Amino acid sequence: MMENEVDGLDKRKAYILATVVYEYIATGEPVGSQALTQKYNLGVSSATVRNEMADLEAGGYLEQPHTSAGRVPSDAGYRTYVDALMSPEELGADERRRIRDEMRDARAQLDEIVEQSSRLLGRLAGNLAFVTKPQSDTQSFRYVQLIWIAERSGIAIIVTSLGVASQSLFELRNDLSPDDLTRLSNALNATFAGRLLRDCDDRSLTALTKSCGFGDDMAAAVRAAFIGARTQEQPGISASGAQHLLDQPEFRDVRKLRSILRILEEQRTLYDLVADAFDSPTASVKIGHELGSEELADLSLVTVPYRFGERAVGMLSILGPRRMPYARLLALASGTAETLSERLHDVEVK
Amino acid sequence: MMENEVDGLDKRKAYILATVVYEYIATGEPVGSQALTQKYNLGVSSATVRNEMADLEAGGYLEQPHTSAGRVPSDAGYRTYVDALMSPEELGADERRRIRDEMRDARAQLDEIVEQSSRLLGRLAGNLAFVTKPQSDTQSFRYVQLIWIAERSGIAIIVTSLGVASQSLFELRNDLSPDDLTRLSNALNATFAGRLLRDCDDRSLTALTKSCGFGDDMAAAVRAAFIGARTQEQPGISASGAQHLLDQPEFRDVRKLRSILRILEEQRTLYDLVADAFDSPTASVKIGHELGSEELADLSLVTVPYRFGERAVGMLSILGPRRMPYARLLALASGTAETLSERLHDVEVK
DNA sequence: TTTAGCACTCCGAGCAAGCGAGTGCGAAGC
DNA sequence: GCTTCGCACTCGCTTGCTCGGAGTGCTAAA
Repeated sequence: MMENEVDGLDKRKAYILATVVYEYIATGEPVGSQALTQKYNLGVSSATVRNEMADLEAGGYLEQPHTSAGRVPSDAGYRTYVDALMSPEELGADERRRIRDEMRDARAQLDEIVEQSSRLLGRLAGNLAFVTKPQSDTQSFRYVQLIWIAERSGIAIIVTSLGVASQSLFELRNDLSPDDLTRLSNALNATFAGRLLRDCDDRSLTALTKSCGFGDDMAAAVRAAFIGARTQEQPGISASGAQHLLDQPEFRDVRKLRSILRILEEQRTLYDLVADAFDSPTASVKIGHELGSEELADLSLVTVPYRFGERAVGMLSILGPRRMPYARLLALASGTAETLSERLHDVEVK
Repeated sequence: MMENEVDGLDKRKAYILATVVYEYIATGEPVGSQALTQKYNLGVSSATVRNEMADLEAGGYLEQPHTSAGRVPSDAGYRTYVDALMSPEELGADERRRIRDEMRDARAQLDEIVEQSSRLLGRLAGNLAFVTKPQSDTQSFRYVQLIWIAERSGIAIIVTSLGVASQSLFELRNDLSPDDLTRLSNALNATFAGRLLRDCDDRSLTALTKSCGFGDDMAAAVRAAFIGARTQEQPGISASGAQHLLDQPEFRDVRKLRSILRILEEQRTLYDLVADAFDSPTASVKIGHELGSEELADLSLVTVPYRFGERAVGMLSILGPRRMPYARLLALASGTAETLSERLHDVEVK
């Protein structure tokens, strides 16, 4: 848990910082030097701890709510703790099994599986959890079926690797037969099946449609269908566990709660929070002001990607008070992500 | 606003009750006899009002939080107010227009329209609003397309009148050709198109499939596809506006809030709240204990159906403190329901 | 450099007093 | 006979106060 020098802190300072953060996470009370020496065997007296704490405060790792109160970690303090001081946690075998069992309850439908994982994670983590649905443009195209409704109208149905059927109605200028549509469907399937949805670009779609002898209107309909499948520009988000936030003493203040509820409903904002974590292949933690909003300044966010095959397609996140058990939540999120990734194969259209 | 006798109350008692409820809804403070006579021109003195209030309390219409506090309406008081005393409200032309305009922002996709209407209603009503998605079994069946994937597997896609495509994968015991599937699709469409989904019963589906020369496995796949479309046994619910509840003084107490957030996440409970309103063709109001749960005892629920064609297919609801402006919220819910009903035609598969 | 001792600060719980709003009731008034 | 006035009483809420506890920082000694 400790090297000789961490982030410019000597061994003892680092240990004291770790202990303060640990204790504060556990109790939620500002931690004072005496309490610390009594509860943990630090090998030095409270006066020494006091001096060290004063240094840590000067270095920006700790803060004092007011004179004559104990110390509380600052963003930087948490950051150092998360990056260098805490001991990572692993889930036990029985916990893994429990997660797997509960995930099995969901039917093999994409939405249900995602929702189930957000519910599960929210409950296990005792915090607000949310899960982005798989990004549609990272999915691959499986089938399109153009269905004849009337001489000049039809429905296009697109099936992707995760079975998400998107549908769009279209109207044409010229009469067509059901056979025409079948022919075009087959041609599209032959050419594009297996490609990533984002690689089914407008130009190739148009070219293929025309080469089958259809006009601009049909080409536009085909493009629209693919755009509809691809352009759910920001994936849906399933959130769960907001009620747990009420248990946290930091939410006595109702205004904070309101910010959170508002954000929950604006999926846009919620999505922005995790959006940049998309680029990182591993877990990421954002602490306090790192979330980029004063409203969220005393919250932290743990984000873990889940995969479909090799590709990261979505994110599981936990939003909670800065004072959250980071190691534990990272373990829970990773465990859930893993199980979610596995279950995605149950809905895969092969 | 007033007959001579209302619910066993003489004219003056009824008027005083109405005024108390009105004032309490406006201020949230227990209302006393003096305050009432000062603010409203009752034509009698506070002492008389006091006597009347004592009677109303004895009759169960009012309650006293404690001696030396003003009166507060009881469930029965609100009930009488809603049923007989309040003057119904209508939306102004400009408000209607605003609602219509905002609903236009949503794309012509069922889910988006429903979500938009819950967002809109939540914002306008300043309370938690939720909207059930159209019950699938009241929708009519439009098209089924069985898509060939491999010799022994395929996808069945069902399109209903509101365009909700449900899809299900199937596996068969015997090889089939794409043409076989098209033939069966056409047969199913010819027979069932236009029927209510709930009238596409297992027996007729099986019979038709077999009469086309397919085996038990194919019949089972067809049944499963229709069941999947029909059996979303409890429709999804889109909720919005929880943060407004925080503005209400009655939610200072955090426990109440927790109950609500919990209920919000358990769609089951939320659905149960409006389920019996489904039978009523008009607006319904549930007050306090009428919601059937101690947790919700100081809330009220306004529910209004929306239609697709002639048929009521879903509900818009507003959940808020018992102390809610009933007439206004009923008007808002009705107005939104109307606009939602109109917009449903934009997604209709004709 | 660490520790012991000490004066000082500040928060928050607990208590008492005073205020204000409201009630109920008996007696007087229309 | 209903309505009103006057009055004593109740009760919760706010304000101000005290006091204890926890914690700090500083100084001097080990």
